[in-house]
Amino acid sequence: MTDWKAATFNVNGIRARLPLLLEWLRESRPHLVCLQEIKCQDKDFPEDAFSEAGYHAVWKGQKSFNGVAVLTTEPPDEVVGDAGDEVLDSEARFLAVQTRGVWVINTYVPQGRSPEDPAFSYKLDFLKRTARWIDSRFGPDTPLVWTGDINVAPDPEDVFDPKRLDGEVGFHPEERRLFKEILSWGLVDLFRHCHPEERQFTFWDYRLPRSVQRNLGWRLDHMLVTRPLVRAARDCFVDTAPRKKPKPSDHTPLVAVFDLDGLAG
DNA sequence: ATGGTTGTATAACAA
Repeated sequence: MTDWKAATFNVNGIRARLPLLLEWLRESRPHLVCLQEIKCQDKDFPEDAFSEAGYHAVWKGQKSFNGVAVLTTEPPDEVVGDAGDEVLDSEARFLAVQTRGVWVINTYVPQGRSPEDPAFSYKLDFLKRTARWIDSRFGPDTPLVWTGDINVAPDPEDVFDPKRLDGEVGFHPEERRLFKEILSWGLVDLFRHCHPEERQFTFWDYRLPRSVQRNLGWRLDHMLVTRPLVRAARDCFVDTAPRKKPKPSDHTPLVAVFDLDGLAG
């Protein structure tokens, strides 16, 4: 039995979140963590803090906004920081690694601002091009997880008020349709697969008063996995504890545990 | 009401 614990966490600023993140790593000890919104330039990434905590890190940052990183307990076998796509590489939102025979694609998908804004087309394009990037290199039988802040709540049970939020970015019919079209290639929404009925969010807006206590959230962070990893999955759950601590991110980690024995390498 | 808070940055912008 070879357990492999993988997580995704939009930290909303790696420097502001460092104490909370290090505490969470000590307590949860995931083998891999995909981070989004590190919000720092490459030279400012706190690599030493992670190596002291027992993690190898790869990262892609930019000034002020966006930025992604992957922490692993052992160095990844391959790292792809440049997707070779003008949209995927236009901002620091895409970083892929291969480790333990699994390809991990970590994305911070653009939020979209509003359905009329060019940023929304950019979001849809980003989703399509990530799917195309995956399709051009891998098949549905490749052990693969597309994870990160995908910024789409796929179904009504994935937002706190589906009637009120219908048509807003993150819960717009066009992106929900695209999300499902992308899954039809051969990806499974692992949290929903493991918990078909559970109403569980991964993001609660800072701007809504007492949003955590009132559970005014969205399920925007995902693990989209191919068949081999569906079979290998033991569980997928949201760890809400970090969102309830002082100085939290507006997101909280999504965690998956796999048994990699017997996985086709 | 088109609000609210937070991070990066040090004035706004993005979410």
